[in-house]
Amino acid sequence: MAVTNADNQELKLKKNIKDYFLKTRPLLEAGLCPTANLFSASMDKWSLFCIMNLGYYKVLRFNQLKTNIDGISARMLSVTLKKLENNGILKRKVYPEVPPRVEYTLTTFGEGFAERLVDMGHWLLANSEKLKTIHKEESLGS
Amino acid sequence: MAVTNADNQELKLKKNIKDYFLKTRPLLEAGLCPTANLFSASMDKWSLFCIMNLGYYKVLRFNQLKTNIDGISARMLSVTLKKLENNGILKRKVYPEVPPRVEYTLTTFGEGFAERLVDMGHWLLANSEKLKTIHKEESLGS
DNA sequence: TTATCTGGTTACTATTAGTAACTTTAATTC
DNA sequence: GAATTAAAGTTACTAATAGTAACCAGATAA
Repeated sequence: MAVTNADNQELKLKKNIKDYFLKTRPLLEAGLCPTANLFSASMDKWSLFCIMNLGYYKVLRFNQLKTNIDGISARMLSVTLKKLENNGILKRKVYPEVPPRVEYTLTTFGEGFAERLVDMGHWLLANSEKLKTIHKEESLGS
Repeated sequence: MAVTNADNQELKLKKNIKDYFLKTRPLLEAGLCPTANLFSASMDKWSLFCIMNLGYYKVLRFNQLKTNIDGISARMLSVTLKKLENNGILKRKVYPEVPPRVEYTLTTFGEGFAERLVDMGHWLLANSEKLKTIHKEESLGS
């Protein structure tokens, strides 16, 4: 019985998932779920926009982010930035001036994370039938 | 002035993000945000567990998923599975029997997505200072 | 004296996440 | 023949979170 490419892919995925569960199990058993937390804490839409913007512009101030990210409120931006800072994705630098000046940049980890997010975004755009359907509907007009 | 590896990485990230924004802009302008939707619709903790479980076991029934995923309620499982089905990540197969039998499997897209999620999970575990700290705290006991 | 600036916070409402009890339909047990 | 069980969900509810609109601090400029 020939072993196909697809079979190998499946086995690899299975192995990777098993490894992943083995690594995270002690944390899960301790009542923590750090990866899921980091995932879901960093992949809501506001976090994505913050990370992408900082990945592109490198340094942005609070109101620049607010202007760039269409529809975000001051509160949600504030909440999101705090969360990303707590997760080690970005750094916050305060200059003791009046009016205040605060600069946000990605950490090294945040940059690596951004790279992976963008790659994933491209992959999603290229591979999701769902997104392709929306693309097609859009290009036909309404 | 020498161009370092880090510089190249940065330029690559910048270019990738720009490409990504160019690709998604028409959708965003149309009031849709499909990638962010797909991201955030598929990366909350219950979705992650569903995808990981199906990536590992290939075929699971409703109550098997419910048993495997610690703490999930019937409603949240139901809601999550519907969302993942709508996003083309999994397939639902109903057998017209009594009591009912329903089998869930990943689509081809869902499998690819699972592969990327797991890779990302491994990367997070290996690279997040935050997660490493938690690991260390855990191993020291309380 | 009043307006302006930035980077938020506060108090509120709307939406979503989560819980516990219930439903369906047929077969099986008492 | 009445009650129990089974799987895969719903339904009606409460708790938590997302999102909105108004406000604040403290120095400077008009």
